Amino acid sequence: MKAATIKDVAARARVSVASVSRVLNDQGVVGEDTRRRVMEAVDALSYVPHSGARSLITRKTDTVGVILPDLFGEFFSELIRGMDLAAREKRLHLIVSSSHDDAEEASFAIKSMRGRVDGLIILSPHLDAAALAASMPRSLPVLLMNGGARDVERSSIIVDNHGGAEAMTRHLLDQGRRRVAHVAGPGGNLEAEARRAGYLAAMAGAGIEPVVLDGDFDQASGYRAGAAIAAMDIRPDAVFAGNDMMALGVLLALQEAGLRCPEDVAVGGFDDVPISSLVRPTLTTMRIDIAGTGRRALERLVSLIGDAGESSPAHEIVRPQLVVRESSSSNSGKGGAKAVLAQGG
Amino acid sequence: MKAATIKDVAARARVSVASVSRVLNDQGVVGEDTRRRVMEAVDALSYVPHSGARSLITRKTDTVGVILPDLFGEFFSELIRGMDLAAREKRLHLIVSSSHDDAEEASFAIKSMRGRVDGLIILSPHLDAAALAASMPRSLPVLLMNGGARDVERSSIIVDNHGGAEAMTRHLLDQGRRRVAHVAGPGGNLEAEARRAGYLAAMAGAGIEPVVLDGDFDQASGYRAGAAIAAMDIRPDAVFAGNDMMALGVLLALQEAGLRCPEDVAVGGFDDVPISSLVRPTLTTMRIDIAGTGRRALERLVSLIGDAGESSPAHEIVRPQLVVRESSSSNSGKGGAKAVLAQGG
DNA sequence: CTGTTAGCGCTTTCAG
DNA sequence: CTGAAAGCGCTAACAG
Repeated sequence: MKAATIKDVAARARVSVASVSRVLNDQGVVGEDTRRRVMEAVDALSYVPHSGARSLITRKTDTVGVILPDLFGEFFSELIRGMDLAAREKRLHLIVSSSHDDAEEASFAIKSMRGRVDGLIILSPHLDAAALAASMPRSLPVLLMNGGARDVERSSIIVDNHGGAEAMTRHLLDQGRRRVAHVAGPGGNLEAEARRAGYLAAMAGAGIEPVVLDGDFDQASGYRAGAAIAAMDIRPDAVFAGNDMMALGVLLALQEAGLRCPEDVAVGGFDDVPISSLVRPTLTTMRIDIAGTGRRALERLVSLIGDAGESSPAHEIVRPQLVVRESSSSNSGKGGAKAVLAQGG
Repeated sequence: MKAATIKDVAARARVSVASVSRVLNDQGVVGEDTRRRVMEAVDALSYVPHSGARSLITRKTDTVGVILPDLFGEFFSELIRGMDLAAREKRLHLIVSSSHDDAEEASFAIKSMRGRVDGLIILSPHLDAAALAASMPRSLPVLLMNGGARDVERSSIIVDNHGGAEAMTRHLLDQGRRRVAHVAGPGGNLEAEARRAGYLAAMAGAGIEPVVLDGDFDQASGYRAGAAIAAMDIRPDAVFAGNDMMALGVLLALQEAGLRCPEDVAVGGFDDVPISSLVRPTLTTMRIDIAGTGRRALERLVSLIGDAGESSPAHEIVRPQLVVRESSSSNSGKGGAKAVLAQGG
């Protein structure tokens, strides 16, 4: 027993399918009697319109796709949450697709979205703009959140990773720290590279020799880096981790090694994921309003879909904001903790 | 300039649309020459089949929908991650829809999925089974992850919340704690209620007066409860929070109040979200393999979709497992921390 | 105000 | 081996 179609409804209501369609989308004018009969039939059959069929002719799916590199960790879930919130307000569906590390997989995913979505938000920090552009029909509205999208013929929202990293590094230096180490994100990741470059620039500006350890944005790699740092002959007195999850790992490793933070080693992260204000010491970081950025991305995509054709692509820049918490502040007393809790809780 | 259709390809290749279709799905037999011509046309036009149109006739969308109450916190993001992983392996798309607190919204969301998905995973701890059943055509495969779905005519995966809560409460009692308080989840949430009931059962079993504080599964409510507990005349010496996020809040509030955990107050949570092994003290909890459960849910849905008709609905039960960490262990020394780190990092 | 009639882009008999 | 034609369920002119 299959689901009822518009024909079944029409038959039962003894009207034409056109009338049913009209009632359901209240379009045109419909007689009082017709309308009633249709409604009766609709819920007698508990009819629900087939959105696939509808979108074939209306040429809209009321769905947007999100292509993510990964779904791990708080960053992406916050981002999706923001998008979902905005999507819900606009009565749009969200189709998510993740784990696209390489260009090949990503462009396959993009292709397979054709006919399913009205537009795409693409987040692929590993991909260069050229590879992306290749796999996308010009007709599909796309919003890029790709570190390297600055100069591409597509609208984008990009985080000022370089500037943020510089700011964090300078903050650490301003606290009187000299040997500021950096735990870098994965090679080939444009965001990671921008952050590393920002760090290097700030260190160069201060005339201090940089120290870079490898990481991959995961907590475990931060832990390893932290352990390595704790064991160094000339131990750094501050660490700027490429993101909060790694900063967390550093924090734990330091603690394990019997080092105090911030007294012995100050630590700074990047992103301001929710957990950052829930650990002790609370984590100094460069705040990105992650959910807000996700929401914004969806809203911009919607307007791209709206003016179907050609307003020239706009590139929006999100500037992360320094949030000083216990892990880097000289006077990390009770007050600091209180302030953070008020915000985190 | 619109995207190319199968007709355009056929025209350019000078064959019929039927042949194009055959080549693309390699079905039937196609002449070598035809195949080549089609392929050429396909990538000359960079043609991508319109999946919406295809699914109209094949009656499958290769997409599954996920209805969630919320997207906040680590629990749901882990769950989605697991589903996404499984979906990707099976080359399925995932369409997520959240923020369905009330039955009305949820059933609207369910309806609007018709024609978009081949099946649905529904997670709605607020909804009773009856309301759900009403809004679902029998023909749509559905997997319920709903605390109250035990007896409904649909397949389900449910967590043994009652048993888990009992186990945790008993664990706390076994540590020699007597005044074990419970921070409950939101009223009307079936999972929350089962956990509360499990707690009450265990306390009754031990012949100890229960103490229940209100919460809503958010970290902030845990914080408030923790503060309240710290201020009690006869202060509890253990707290079982209804989930990890609230347990975290309790931990922070206790710490704020100058109380030590576990020495003064032991704390236990529920879920084992990733963060639980990253806070200090590390959090004792009832572990659910969240991502694994999500994956399992998707896989079961797929098999439901597979045997289109009627294998009778199966109800799978996930039994949470006690994970003892620092927040409740009597000897919370260096060793404990190490063990946890090895696992968390 | 309502019904008839084309399709949307694709797959799939059924003939050739 | 290939093409013509009939729809999948729905909407949108266009007549009545």
